[in-house]
Amino acid sequence: MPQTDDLSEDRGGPTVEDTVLGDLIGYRLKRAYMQIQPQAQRVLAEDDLRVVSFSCLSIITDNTGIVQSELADALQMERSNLVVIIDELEQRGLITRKKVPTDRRRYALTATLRGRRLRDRAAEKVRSAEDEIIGRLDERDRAHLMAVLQRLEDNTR
Amino acid sequence: MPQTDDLSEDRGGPTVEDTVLGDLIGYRLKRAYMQIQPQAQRVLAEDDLRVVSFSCLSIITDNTGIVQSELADALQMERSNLVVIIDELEQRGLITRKKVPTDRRRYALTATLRGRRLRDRAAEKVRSAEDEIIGRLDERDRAHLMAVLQRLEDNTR
DNA sequence: ACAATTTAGTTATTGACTATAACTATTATC
DNA sequence: GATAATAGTTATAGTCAATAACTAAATTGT
Repeated sequence: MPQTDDLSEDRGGPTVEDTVLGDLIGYRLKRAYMQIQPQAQRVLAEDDLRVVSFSCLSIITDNTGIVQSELADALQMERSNLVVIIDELEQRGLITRKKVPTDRRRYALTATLRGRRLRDRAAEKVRSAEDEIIGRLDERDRAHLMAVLQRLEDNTR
Repeated sequence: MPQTDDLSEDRGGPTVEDTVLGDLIGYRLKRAYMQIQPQAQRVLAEDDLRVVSFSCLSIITDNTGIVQSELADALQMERSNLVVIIDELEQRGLITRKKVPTDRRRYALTATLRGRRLRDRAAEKVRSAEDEIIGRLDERDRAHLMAVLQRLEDNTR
């Protein structure tokens, strides 16, 4: 009678050789991201948010009166791609958009009370979802990871 | 006379507030990845490789005779999307595709000498490109990062 | 002060990538 | 030997990021 379960294997396939990819930071980053991102996506979808709209809502909440190009800059995205997202957040009553009197090209973005509440609730859910994945990382490893990632990001600018 | 330069600011914009996003691992992973990926893309493009075709070539080089579904599995992609990539690698003479006699549904993939050489050269270039970005990370931090990312990935399976 | 340039927001479009479904040929299962 | 499952393929649809072109408004240069 064969062992009914857990004869190694079966977690991640029959171990493919890899002498190169696994040592590349880009590859490791992408793989780790691909595990986490779908979970964030899933919990945000419960509130009809995409990752990008949640990010926008979050930055707007933290920066009352920010204008679209600053927001695009902060999130490293094209301002043209921002428009529809802002449109939707506004239509859902999560943010307001009003012309800046001193520069009428610009729109000051502000999160509504509903928007702020949704942001806080959604943020909590994303954090929980992440915590489940990183469960076995202790606080030191987590902090170290975040610091190193931040430095990676900064090194290019 | 005002200081002519470097009154802080100017690196990454006028510091936008952020009480949430920056503490999320998914966000940090994505940002770090977005710094590194374009560099890899750039150096690989010099050899007419995309990141995904380089990844395929690399795994095939390390696993002579691997079949397409195993490769798709290893790279966590759909086997349908693999076809055109394999087609191109084959047409460029970087790999060969031949029916396995014992199971004629399958194709055994093998890197040619040219393919292996290109893989090695490209890998070296990607590594160098990454090294420039992570320059200021010492070896301990780098090793720690890789280990933690690996664990993140494994925690979900 | 006014012409030329730049900036903010917008619209439309494109290319790249991912996921899905449907199909054929072959193998495995009952 | 019929039925189901698997490998590879094709076609297609949805998502996303990048680009160009445009309008309105502000800034700059002379």
